[in-house]
Amino acid sequence: MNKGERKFYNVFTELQCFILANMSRGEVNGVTATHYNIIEYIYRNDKCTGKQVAKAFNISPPAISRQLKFLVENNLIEQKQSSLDRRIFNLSATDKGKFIIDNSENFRERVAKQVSKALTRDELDNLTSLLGKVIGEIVESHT
Amino acid sequence: MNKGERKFYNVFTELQCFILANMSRGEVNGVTATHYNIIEYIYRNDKCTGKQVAKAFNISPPAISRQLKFLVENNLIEQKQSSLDRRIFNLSATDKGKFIIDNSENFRERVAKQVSKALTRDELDNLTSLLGKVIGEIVESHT
DNA sequence: ATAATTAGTTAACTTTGTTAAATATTACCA
DNA sequence: TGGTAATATTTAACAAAGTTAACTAATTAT
Repeated sequence: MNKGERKFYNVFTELQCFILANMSRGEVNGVTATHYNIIEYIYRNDKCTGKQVAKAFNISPPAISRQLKFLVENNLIEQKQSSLDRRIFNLSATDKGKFIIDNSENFRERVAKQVSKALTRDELDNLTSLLGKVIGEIVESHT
Repeated sequence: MNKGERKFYNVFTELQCFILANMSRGEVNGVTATHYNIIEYIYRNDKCTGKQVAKAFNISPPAISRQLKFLVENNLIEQKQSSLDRRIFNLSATDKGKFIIDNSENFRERVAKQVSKALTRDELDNLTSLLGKVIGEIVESHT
């Protein structure tokens, strides 16, 4: 690794640690990160099925089944059996579920705001574009 | 959020997803990410104690105790009772443990290399500096 | 010398993932 | 039309890794 790579490597490690530390097993609004992500998915994909959720999160149907059970019991999502195909249960976020998602967007928006406070507008655009290139390159080489 | 912030927000989400997806519960060299991190810590902090490891990873002593047991049984680390204070066990990485860490550095180096391939030298320095500012700002506001 | 503290372990429990098997429904075809 | 195959979901049994509470052994302090 040359000097530039080494510097990036170190910064990237910091970023990675920061992200992991802030997404670890903890809960906000009485909901874990996993719960949150499932609710968000269902919110964004109204009337989706358990199968779809399992695929989206790359976890097994039984694991999703238990999570959905929890979310229904806690009034965060609703399950409604499809009349067209009674094997299928269409999922929707409840008002309570939607509120948590909407509310939590604020955190991420705050982060974006903080970032824009730390950088000039040009720097921010620059960073976004650079990260975009980086992500494109990495994701591409991993698939 | 203004337009620049929105763009950054989206890129950051991608980055977050990428990092999480590539650090999820999987194993490399027969060792999970948690095992890996503990071995690495012990490698970098030779003769450290279980207590120190627990503190470093912010998990409870019993949890560390079980992990250390596994790592010793799999010949990845060694525990040697201190002669100065027999409550204490000094930890060291075995050759096997060290090999795994050294070897895995390669992955991160490859990522750094890929990044440097996707960007010009100037862009890379630019990105590193921008990310550094960003991380500094965020970490500061969270502590 | 005895009481308090410290490092580490054991036991019991929780969460969240897994695979295998069961259930119910739908699709296909001879 | 009826029987077989496929699909969506759930249940059951298990594993990994975290937790707290209680325990042991060693050290420190009064």
